[in-house]
Amino acid sequence: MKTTSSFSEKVYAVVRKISCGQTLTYGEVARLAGSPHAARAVGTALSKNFAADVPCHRVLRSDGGLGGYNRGLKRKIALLKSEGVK
DNA sequence: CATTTGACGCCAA
DNA sequence: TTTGGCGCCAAAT
Repeated sequence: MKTTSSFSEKVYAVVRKISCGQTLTYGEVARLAGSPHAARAVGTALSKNFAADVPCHRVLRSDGGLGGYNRGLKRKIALLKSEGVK
């Protein structure tokens, strides 16, 4: 159990629940995290996240864009492609 | 404590 | 349909 109530921790928990090949948008993650209007905060939190436990590469933009990745966009694209997500 | 920045999202023109 | 501007939240400086 975690006693951390930080918003970023909630975001990590949600993203960690994403199944292989499953992709969510920042807005969806924000909503699941408890703040439906904090899409921006989700990106801010993930940008500081370097935990491999959090498949942040499965979080895309509502526009269908990839957004960004703290390991390099190329890495994100490769991972999504490997999981069957285009 | 106040201000700026940032992996976003939606509405208007 | 595409581009621009405004609003949202959290973390960093």
